[in-house]
Amino acid sequence: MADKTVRTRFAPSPTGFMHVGNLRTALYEYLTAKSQGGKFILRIEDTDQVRLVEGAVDFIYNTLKLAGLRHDEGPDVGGDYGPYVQSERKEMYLPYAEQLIKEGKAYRCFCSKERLEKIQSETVGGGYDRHCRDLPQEEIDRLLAQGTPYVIRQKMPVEGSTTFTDAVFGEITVENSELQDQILIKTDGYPTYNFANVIDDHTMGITHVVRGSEYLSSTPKYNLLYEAFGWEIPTYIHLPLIMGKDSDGNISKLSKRHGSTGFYDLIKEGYLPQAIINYIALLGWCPKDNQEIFTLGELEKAFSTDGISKSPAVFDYDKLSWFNGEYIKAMTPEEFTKEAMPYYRQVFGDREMPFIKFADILQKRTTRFTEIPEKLDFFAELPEYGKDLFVNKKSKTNLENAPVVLKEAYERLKALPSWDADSIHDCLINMAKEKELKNGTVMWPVRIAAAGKTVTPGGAIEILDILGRDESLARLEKGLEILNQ
RNA sequence: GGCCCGGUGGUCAAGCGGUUAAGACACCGCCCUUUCACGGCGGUAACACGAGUUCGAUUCUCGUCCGGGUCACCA
Repeated sequence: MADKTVRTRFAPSPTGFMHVGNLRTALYEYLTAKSQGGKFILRIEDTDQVRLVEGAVDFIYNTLKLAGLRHDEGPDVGGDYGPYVQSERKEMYLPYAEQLIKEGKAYRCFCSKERLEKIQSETVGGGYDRHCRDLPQEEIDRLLAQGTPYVIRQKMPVEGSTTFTDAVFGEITVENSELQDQILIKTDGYPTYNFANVIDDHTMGITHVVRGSEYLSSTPKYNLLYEAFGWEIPTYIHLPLIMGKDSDGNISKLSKRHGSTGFYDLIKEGYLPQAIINYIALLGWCPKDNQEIFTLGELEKAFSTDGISKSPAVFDYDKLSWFNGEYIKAMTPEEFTKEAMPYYRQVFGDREMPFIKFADILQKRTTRFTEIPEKLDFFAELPEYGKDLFVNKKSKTNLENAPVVLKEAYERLKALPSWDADSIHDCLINMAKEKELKNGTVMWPVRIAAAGKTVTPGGAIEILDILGRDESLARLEKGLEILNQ
């Protein structure tokens, strides 16, 4: 094949919501281009003026930026194939449609919405009856003179079939009789999605059309349009759908009832953009060597169309969480602290804490940032607790030895000249050794008194260190009090 | 319902005529250990079904079943 720059496009509608399915499509479009040294283009498809949402375009920019998918051309960055917003290209489409009318490949349809609705309700699974397909010219002129509103429809072949090859699904054939005389231009003068799509993709030099497999059965319609104009048909790469599982175990196309399915929803739930990207990259695509953790750059190198799967994939929050945990563990303490700060503020407000020390105890055990507040709450305030927490079989701690051990530990800690992790560690470990106790027998009661709960991030030493001398000793005294009740 | 596509453990998936049918997540067990984690080791678990083709089918063909998609002046 001749050397031709690969060009792909992401063409979202500005609805103010970015579904992970759309994001994955964008990712694969980006990767298809970048893996072959091509260009990734952003085009805004706003032909549906009714559903326009304010600020939705900025939302798209922000999403792509967060995801790291930098586009080479688009409304904000420009390019040689602009404009990149369909509403600004409005004037382009009608001439193409009229050209088709002249060539007898399309026609004006004056049917009212009422009539069409009537046909639809009366015929079983049928569509438009092609009523206006062969109107006499005088009739057309008369209706036009009256100013009757009309749409422009494409004449579909009545016989035969259309076949095309998809890069992942292979050869697909559809009978032409299945195809409707689709509308190209709406009454309001705007093109339909299908029409604008073809015109834009061609005039923007898109070489690879990457989209969800829900377009598989309508692709012949697109191709008939390309053929009507005599344009080269692009390479099609249809992607398997992303599915969700509901509480009853039923599987269907991923939607809001499956939980958070928007990119921003997931971020709000404490997932990192890179982790989301990494996970969805593997939802429907598999690298040759089965690598799991990928940076975007690595994906650009490893991606190839033949690794795309045909069967739908169920979105699994557990696996996403695992990826997120891996990314969290790989962060530097500084990066982690920066990312976790909003969650720290939820617990501590403006209070200053040794935040950097939290990274040490938190990174290994956090899979989502939203888990942080509940993990740290005891630092802010000692919870109410009963003496039963001091009993732990594995640590050989019980109500008899706990008060004795805690008292001894308290005295030794109180006498410590300096309060830092090493000193606390040596103090407690030495005590265990001298008293011939298991480390756990000493650590358990101390940690319980310090935290007031059985499960904590970090052990007794880290907690005492973070709490500081005064607060630590106060909590140990409180623990002795509870034990003596 | 017509048409299109799909069907390997619970989930993501490798496989592309001959394999003890990988790996990851989840789950279970053990080890490590200062609770919980992390980490290490091990385990349970799959080719939807039925016919062909073939010396030999998870792999190829057909049928059945199941699942999904699509049939708009939405994108």
